[in-house]
Amino acid sequence: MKVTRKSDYGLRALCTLARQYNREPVSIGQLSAEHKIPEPFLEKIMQELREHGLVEATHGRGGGYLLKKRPSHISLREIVKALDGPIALVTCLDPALKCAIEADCPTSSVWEIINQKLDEYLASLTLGDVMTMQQTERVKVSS
Amino acid sequence: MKVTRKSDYGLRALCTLARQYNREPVSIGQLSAEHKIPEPFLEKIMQELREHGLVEATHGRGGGYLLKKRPSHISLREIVKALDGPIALVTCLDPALKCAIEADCPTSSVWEIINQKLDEYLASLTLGDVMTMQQTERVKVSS
DNA sequence: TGAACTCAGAGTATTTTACTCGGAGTTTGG
DNA sequence: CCAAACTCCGAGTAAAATACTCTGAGTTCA
Repeated sequence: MKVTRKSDYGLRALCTLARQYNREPVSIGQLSAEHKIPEPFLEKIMQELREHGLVEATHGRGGGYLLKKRPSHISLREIVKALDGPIALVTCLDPALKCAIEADCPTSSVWEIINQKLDEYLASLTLGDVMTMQQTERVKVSS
Repeated sequence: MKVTRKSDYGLRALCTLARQYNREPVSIGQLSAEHKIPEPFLEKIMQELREHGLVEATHGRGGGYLLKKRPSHISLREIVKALDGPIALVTCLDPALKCAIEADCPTSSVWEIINQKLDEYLASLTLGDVMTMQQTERVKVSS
């Protein structure tokens, strides 16, 4: 019942890109330094995010990554799905359709429902929301 | 973002025990046969469920497991927590308190909120609910 | 041209999950 | 009272997923 580090790291990096939205591209080096993420690992992560159309990269000197959409148009669901694959709480649900273990599986219905709830909830939260949460958190701490 | 097989298997077994509530104890052999779960593995699972007070065992010939509480008093949260440990979507949340990576972590708030939502939702569903879902599912299929 | 970037694919290390094994203790029917 | 049918407990192993690394190549720009 865990989100992988990939999603965790990925979200952190995307937060920085959200802050820099409509500004200069941000390089892997900068991102990994800011969030203390191993560089080559983050490189992979950013590549996957690009392949899924969440960010775009500019090559060469001065290059780096930029968000491809507005922060409020990028849902956590997209991010997690891009990095961890489709959300499937139980292995049985993954190739979808029918349970491979039991014909009349007593549990598939519940897992399915929970899975859907989670999916919906992740879809309802955006990078924009994450940013504002961080803001209010900061206010709370400093006050 | 997965529930382990332990929780999956465990829930299946508990369904059988719920059906047999207030009847004869059910042995590992029966349970593993019904749900096609490897016997020694299920044994471990049942032990953990017992240690967490969800089932009780009677020893010796004719022995086996019984639910310790009414099905409607056993939440999915308890079950998953017993078998997969406390629900912590992100590793950072596990030892709780502060993020080990960043002081001013931009993402901890969201994960925490999602985590809590999931936790609440699992707490709201009981073994009893699972049983009735299975019933209605069966009706749907046969009609 | 070379420094600062990303790209792509293969490879490795670590951790977690899934599962096994062996021996000991308990209960009950014959 | 003994053997069969159970659970208990602790340690151990196999397989799969995760978390990373490495290398060499292509791109852009000062």
